Amino acid sequence: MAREKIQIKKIDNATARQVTFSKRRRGIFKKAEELSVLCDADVALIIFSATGKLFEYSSSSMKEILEKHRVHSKNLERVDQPSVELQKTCKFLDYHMLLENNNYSMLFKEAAEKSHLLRQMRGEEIHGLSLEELQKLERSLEVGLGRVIEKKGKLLMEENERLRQQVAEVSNAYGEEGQSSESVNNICNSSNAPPPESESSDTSLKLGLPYAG
Amino acid sequence: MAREKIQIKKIDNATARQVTFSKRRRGIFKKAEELSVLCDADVALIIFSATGKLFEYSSSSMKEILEKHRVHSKNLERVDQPSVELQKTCKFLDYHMLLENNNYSMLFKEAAEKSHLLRQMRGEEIHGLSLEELQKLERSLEVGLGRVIEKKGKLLMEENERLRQQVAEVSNAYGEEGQSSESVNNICNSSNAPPPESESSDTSLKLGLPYAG
DNA sequence: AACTATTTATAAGA
DNA sequence: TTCTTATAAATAGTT
Repeated sequence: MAREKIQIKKIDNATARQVTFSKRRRGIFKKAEELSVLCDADVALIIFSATGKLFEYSSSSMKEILEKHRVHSKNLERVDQPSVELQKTCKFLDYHMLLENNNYSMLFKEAAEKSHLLRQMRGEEIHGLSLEELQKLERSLEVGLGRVIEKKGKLLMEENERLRQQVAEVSNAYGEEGQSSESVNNICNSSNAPPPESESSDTSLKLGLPYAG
Repeated sequence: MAREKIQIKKIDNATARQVTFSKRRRGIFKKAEELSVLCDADVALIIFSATGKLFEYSSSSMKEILEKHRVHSKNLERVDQPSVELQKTCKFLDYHMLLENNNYSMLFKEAAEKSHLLRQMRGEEIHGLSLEELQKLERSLEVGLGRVIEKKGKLLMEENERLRQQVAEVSNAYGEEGQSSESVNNICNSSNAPPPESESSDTSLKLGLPYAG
């Protein structure tokens, strides 16, 4: 918005991109602050630069805003990245927040909403959904399905590996020297188990209707 | 930034405040989008209006951005206060014990279990599952996905139908007698909307890995 | 929802 | 980086 009009697409020149990032970051932070003050709104703005650096603004407590957001949009559940234990702790803490607000009805609503979401994922309560909501649901199901299939693949691979070793052991136990144990290994290496990663990435493809967007 | 300069303080008039909120909300959303595109940044913007309504923008997955933010914040927190998390957990556990004998705990357990199931359907908590359990989950996901896709197809068909009628009406309104409305119908019947049922039954195929059973 | 007079944001250059 | 400045964009008040 200055000397020349620019196209809104990624700025090629890295230096120029960094400069623009700084300027516009300040600009949007100011806008966020103004919006919150003028209109008495609660605003949280989180920006990760291309290099992973975090910048954030919040009109009040970031933590509280994010918690409110989480409660509002149950559709977006947390991703687990850290250990299972840490995740469990966080889950507890999340519920703790709910309980600390001492609001029975909120917990009740949460449980009801979760049931509703579960039924939606089973395709059972999707009557009133918009096209966009259906798309999201579909995508979510595809992702979940892909992960499950991938996991199944890994499990089978592991099981196969165990069986192979058993076969090899049994064969060796019967004393058929070099020849038979080798053939066992050959069979394993040649006929089994395509790489699970590449396959699993194929699993979430092409599940939509042809006229879908 | 217009007819007059304004002071950045809460707008008294409720109507004016609401109007400004709408305008500036659109403005800042646009800014957020532009920043993310121009500078390859990841942006999340959460706005609660004074009336508690939620508006949000995120350049990619809101869930992922918030998770990334959580991890970032946690790292910062750790430096300052290593044992805060543990304290919170203990506090929660005490609290939970107190609640064990009333309805809260039942609701809590129900909500927690539902959350667990939801995450499983998203493929996020499937670590300890047996092959058989994974199969069940996969089947459930396929069924749900099939239903969602079928519903989407129906929705699109209906929308198509509405649009066709609109086109026909508009064409008629312009007085091009038999010919034009017929051509509209022809276009619709020939080029649109393959039967949704047959498509949807196609969708649950081909989801397994080659080595899956 | 539009319109516009102004203010603001900012792209390019220094 | 920071400042400058011409110009694009946003928007406050009006219709």
